[in-house]
Amino acid sequence: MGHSKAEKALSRKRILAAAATRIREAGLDGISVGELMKSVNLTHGGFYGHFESRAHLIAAALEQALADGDKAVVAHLDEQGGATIKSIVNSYLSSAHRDHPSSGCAIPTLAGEVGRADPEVRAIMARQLAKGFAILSETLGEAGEETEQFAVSAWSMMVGAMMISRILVDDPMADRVLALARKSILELAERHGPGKG
Amino acid sequence: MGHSKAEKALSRKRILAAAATRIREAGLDGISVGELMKSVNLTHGGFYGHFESRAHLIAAALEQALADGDKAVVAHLDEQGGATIKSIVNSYLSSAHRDHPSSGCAIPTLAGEVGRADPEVRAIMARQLAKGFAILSETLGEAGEETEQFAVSAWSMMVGAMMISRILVDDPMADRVLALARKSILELAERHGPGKG
DNA sequence: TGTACATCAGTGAACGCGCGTTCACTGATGTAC
DNA sequence: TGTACATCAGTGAACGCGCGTTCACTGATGTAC
Repeated sequence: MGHSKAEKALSRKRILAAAATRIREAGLDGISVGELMKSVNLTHGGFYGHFESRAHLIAAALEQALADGDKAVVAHLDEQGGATIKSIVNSYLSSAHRDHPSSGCAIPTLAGEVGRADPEVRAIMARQLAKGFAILSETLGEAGEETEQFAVSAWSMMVGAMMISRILVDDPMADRVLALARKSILELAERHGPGKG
Repeated sequence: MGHSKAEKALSRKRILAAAATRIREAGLDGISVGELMKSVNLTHGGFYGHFESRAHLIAAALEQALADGDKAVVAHLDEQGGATIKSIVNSYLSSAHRDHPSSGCAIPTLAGEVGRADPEVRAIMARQLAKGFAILSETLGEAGEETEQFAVSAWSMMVGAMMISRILVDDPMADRVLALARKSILELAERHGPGKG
């Protein structure tokens, strides 16, 4: 057993990372303190050295999960040499993203449950939604009502299409939903893009 | 205590109706056998005279909740003398619908959890999604790829915008999300409508 | 370098609780005569 | 119409179980001398 402060901080990180993954694949209610600690090779009792309660963990894990998704998007875009609507939409509305919720965006997976959660928990996701609007707006260029409309609509369609596609998995329609939503978003981008307003 | 067959069937209906309401406001995991039975003035033991298990109830309640939403849409449209894209979108993406999930469409509320559920449960919602596509397609008129694209995109945006708006509740952005999504869907309808393909 | 002590991350038994489920029972109703 | 019996929807005590949480303890590490 290591006992330095650094090691304790590392344990906390491992617990949080596991929790962030787990809530995306099993939901906010799908995580238990015992299972979680076991998954990082610790015993349940130690949990309370790191978090005040299960509810505090959930909030922290949601924040972490959202930050993960954010980082993934930014990394992906940097890799492609800058964000375009097309690159964002293609990577978000991909079958790879659909089939791996545990490493993907937490919003389609958890928005339903978060909508019923405490205001503090809702606020965590609300911040991330605003960030999503901002990313999409900036990518389109000039600010304004047209841009806002596009950002909100595209973001809504991405979240909805991902959820729908995940339910239709096993059906050819699942891929089709993603493809058609991608197409519509690009059409909206064209319509609301610079000089189109 | 009444004991006719008809009265037993009525009890079952009352339990199911309460469950369908409850899962929409609390999620599939947010319902307990004891609470549910108490809410219809029965004791928990009687539950198993009506349902084989909690899991069977959940499936039946989901089906019921989806059917309720469906009935509400159809009734609303009949009342307005037939469905138009505008009437569908305006009633679905309304703040009234957002603020009353327990009597509204079960899809935005439950899609996340259903996406993680057993294939049989997913199939229940998958059927309803197909129905949603069909309603939107028919409303637009002629069948075809354009119409399909519109139906899928509009349905995705409605589901996503509703979920997002429910998280942003308390924020002026919540209403704005609904308004902008309504606008975008009407634009898409125009673009993909009869003679626009 | 070696010994004694303090620290504290992590352990694991124990707790109360609410859950889903079972089952022997109750008592109002419907039926037979 | 009145009595005896069968039916069966609903009751409520009891069950085993897993959960979140507590807490006295352990033992490896860091520090003091």
